[in-house]
Amino acid sequence: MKQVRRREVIRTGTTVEQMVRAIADMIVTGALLPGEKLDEISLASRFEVSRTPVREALRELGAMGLVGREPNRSAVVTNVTETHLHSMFEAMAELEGICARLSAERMTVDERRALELDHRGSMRLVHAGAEEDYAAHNTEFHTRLYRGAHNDHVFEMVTQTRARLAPFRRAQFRLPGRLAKSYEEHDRIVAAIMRADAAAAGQAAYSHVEIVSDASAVFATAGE
Amino acid sequence: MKQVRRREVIRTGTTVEQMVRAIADMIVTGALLPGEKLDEISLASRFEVSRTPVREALRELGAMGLVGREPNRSAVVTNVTETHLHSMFEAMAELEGICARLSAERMTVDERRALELDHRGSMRLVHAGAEEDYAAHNTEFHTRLYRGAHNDHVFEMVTQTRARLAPFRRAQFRLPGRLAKSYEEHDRIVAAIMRADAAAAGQAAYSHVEIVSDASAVFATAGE
DNA sequence: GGCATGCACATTGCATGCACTTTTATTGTA
DNA sequence: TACAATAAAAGTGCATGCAATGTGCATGCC
Repeated sequence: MKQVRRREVIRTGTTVEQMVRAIADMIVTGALLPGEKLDEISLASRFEVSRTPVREALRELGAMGLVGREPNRSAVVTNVTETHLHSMFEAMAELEGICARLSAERMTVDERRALELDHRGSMRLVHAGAEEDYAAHNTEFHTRLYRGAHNDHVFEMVTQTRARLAPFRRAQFRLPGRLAKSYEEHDRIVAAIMRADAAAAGQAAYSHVEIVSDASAVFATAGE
Repeated sequence: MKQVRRREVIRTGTTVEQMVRAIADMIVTGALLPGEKLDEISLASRFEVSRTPVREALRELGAMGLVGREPNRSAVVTNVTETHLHSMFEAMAELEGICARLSAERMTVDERRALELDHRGSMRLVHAGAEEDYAAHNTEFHTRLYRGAHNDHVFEMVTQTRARLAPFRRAQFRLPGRLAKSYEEHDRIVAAIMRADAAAAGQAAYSHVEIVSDASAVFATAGE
């Protein structure tokens, strides 16, 4: 096959970029589980490309921390130790705290309004017990905080950390009562941001993540 | 040439790992300047390998943020905008603050002792005006703080951020009086850590970086 | 039966080659 | 001379192939 196929249904960017997105997505959504082996040949045939772009994608995923690589062995979906997992949650709490604190100081009027509106709208989902929808709202909510900090590098770090944690916090909203609790916590964060109380916002965001961390820990170890 | 050479004087790891280290080092030490183009062919012949490992190395450096890449163009040593540079310094200050705060809480007795000893030893370098040696000590000092936090993920983030900032803070200790000021600031951090005053340690470390940031900004823009 | 040894197979690491894209040099035209 | 069109050169993107490293199973020895 001498390079016939070329650009099928696929969307945008080079082959490698597409693969990085696709594989990262599979890891983050749980289609690929921590510990799973990713051999180049299977991936190559699965995506209908040669091993070269696969290798580059895996290298990038390795740098992102989503897969582990060592010489002459297959890449493996990262399976962090419990202490490392804890360190990531702790770091996440710190980062969220920073974002909330900076958001309280720096968000534009529009950003504040959008945050509050979106937050209020989510109450409906809590009452309906719409776990899926609330999870989507939750992602959006936090992304607003990250952007609101108006710091590109912090945004990068927090986004990457979130991606790496995603596989371990999937079932988070299935815990009974978690939805309502999450809403309350969001509420404290939003209130603090609206009154530009940086310290309170940071504190509220920090403990929000701490709590999520506890809830997820159950699943992390149970999943083994 | 059918794969004859193989493993010369070079040290350890796969070809790609060696190249990543080598190129990262050149960027961080300033042998390669921000904005400089890195074409695969030149690098390949320079390191006496084929383009394949070069490409993988560049991809990894791209993920680390040390080089920029876009499809069908050469990799470029990252040249951050002034606002992005500012965001990195700000993030660095936050991270250093976190590390110092956690260090104050978590450092072992040995770590505290080593930190203080090393710090006191550096006074000699200040008096001698030994910029090079003080710079080395400074790196060591900060690394101790990062480790002392006992959080792997924070360590990763702060290490990576420092690497990305390195090209822009090179000449930092050449500014008159900077050595003595740096020592004073370190002193405040160490003192707070020794008395386990987390808040003070965090605060001291935060403003230490802030100040370094101002000093470097001059060079960042002057280098254009 | 348990354990070391060796061989076939699976899989990664890197080199090479061709297609495609971007950049630079060149030529023709107003 | 200025500028557009176009050809040549340079460089990236990916496929393919071979060497080298690892892995699992069979075989033989204790």
